[in-house]
Amino acid sequence: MMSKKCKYAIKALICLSENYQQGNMFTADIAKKGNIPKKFLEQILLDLKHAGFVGSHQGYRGGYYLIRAPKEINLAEVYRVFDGAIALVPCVSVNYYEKCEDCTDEISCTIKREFSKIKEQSRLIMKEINFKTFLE
Amino acid sequence: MMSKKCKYAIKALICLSENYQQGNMFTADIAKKGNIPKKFLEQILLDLKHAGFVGSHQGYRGGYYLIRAPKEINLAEVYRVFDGAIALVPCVSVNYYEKCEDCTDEISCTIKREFSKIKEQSRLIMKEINFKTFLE
DNA sequence: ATTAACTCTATAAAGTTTATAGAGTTAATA
DNA sequence: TATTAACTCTATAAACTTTATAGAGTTAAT
Repeated sequence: MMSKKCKYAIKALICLSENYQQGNMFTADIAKKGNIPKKFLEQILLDLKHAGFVGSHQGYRGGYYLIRAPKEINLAEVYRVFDGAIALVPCVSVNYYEKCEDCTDEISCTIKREFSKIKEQSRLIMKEINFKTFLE
Repeated sequence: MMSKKCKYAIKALICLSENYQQGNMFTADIAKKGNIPKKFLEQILLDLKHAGFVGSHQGYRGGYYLIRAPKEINLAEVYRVFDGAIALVPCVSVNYYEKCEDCTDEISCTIKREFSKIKEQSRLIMKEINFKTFLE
């Protein structure tokens, strides 16, 4: 399962995609539209900013706006920011590789072999889905 | 990411698959071979028993054995026992359906639509992987 | 100067995962 | 039939993660 945080982030990005190149949006409005706790959303939008998906204007009538075109943002990269690896086991992750604690021989591990296939499939399909997709 | 519990279960099932139709195995031996905390493994094997994957003999020289043929046990069903839904959002799960708390209109939800595709792909690939696969 | 927005860090509350403990039951066998 | 070595079951501890809230600060328009 995906975390709520990640789902909220996706919803926020959909909002901002709908408003792409039409100025900024207030956190309060995104929160209301997406049914997301406002203070929690603030953190999430900040994360999205630090990850380079959105920009912000501060001060009176400030707000958030999408930097990249909706079509150029895919689900895989958003997922990784909030929920980390797409892989089901750390040893097959490219971006978040870690040796499994219980592993004694990674080379001959058939779990690694099979879960590597799963990861590759998941990665491909999540990469195909972009934020223009969500608007259609 | 998959839980350790689920990974331990898979490792235990691989052990038992290797020993299929050759009598039972002791928890202690599976624990040693798989590098799994023994007491934790006891719980897991019990879960596998209740789920119908393994059987047990009690008492002196008792132990666990695989009931179904390795080829007839697929990854999707094992995953569901320990980590629940394969789906990334509850609203697209067949076996663990739940309405998303933040959802206002499930019919027109494009997140639901896209994540339904992801789930279907994941389900298919995890269903294809069985425990004979792991032995090869 | 005021207002209304974003920024940042801390922390509380709840939930989940991982693991351990221990008392019980069962059945082989000496 | 006493002993032993295995599984059975429930409780709970410890660690970690997720979800959410709080509040003080900064910024910029008016």
